[in-house]
Amino acid sequence: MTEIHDVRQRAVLPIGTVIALTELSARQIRYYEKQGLIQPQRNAGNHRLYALVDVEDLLAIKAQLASGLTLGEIKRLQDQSVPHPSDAEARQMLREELLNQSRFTPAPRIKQGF
Amino acid sequence: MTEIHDVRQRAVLPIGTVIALTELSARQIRYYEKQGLIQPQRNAGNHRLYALVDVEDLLAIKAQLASGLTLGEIKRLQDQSVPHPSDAEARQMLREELLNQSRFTPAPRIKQGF
DNA sequence: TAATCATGTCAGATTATCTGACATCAGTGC
DNA sequence: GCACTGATGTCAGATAATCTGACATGATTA
Repeated sequence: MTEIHDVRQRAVLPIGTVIALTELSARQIRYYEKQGLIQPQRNAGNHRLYALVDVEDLLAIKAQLASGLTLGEIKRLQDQSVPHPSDAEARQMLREELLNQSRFTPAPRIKQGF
Repeated sequence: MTEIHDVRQRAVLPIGTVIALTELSARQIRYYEKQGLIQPQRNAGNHRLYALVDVEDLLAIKAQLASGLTLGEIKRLQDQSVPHPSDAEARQMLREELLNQSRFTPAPRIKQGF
């Protein structure tokens, strides 16, 4: 299958849905985007479209904020745990990821979602 | 775990999202609702809100339509698989009715989609 | 041929989302 | 105390999404 279409990555949720799922306000969600913490897609009408992974990220951000971290700090943690990989590094990571998937059970998810 | 709150049951998806996920038109989705095949919720602004189970139902309906069934037949199958626990008699009548129909009308309802 | 089924499309009304601006309020540092 | 920053609220004007009801259509059925 050339289509590794993870539904979690598929941006189909408008902001109203994300508001319902995260209990964050539109203002908060857009502000976190402006601070570089999330990067939702846009549809043809310029409306934001979120994927489930974005919802999970937002719930994580919400928890980290509640624990006293600053948005700037949260972003630094993000950038650190997901560094910009070079092409070679990305390929290597993908290789290892695929190997892991065949041997281990699907990655445990602690977040709530669909 | 008193909260077996299956997120699949949670109605948070507007029709645009459902259109994207099912590749059905708004017209089709609303028509299936009018025929009693799905029962989405409404938000405060009277917009329809679907749960993931609704999306799955719609995909099933789409497949059954493509296989030649009528919306009426699909609905009867639904009602049969999720019967009202009270009247077993009605269920039996419906079962016979379906059997009769399948005997008298072979129903070669082939559609051309694209 | 007439009727039904499933779908398309359009118009007018209402709701949702967008951006940008100004306001507020709690900390932080001087 | 005062100014500054960070996070959020709110508002207004514009555009997009959704709603309902109606009319149209091709295919199938009686």
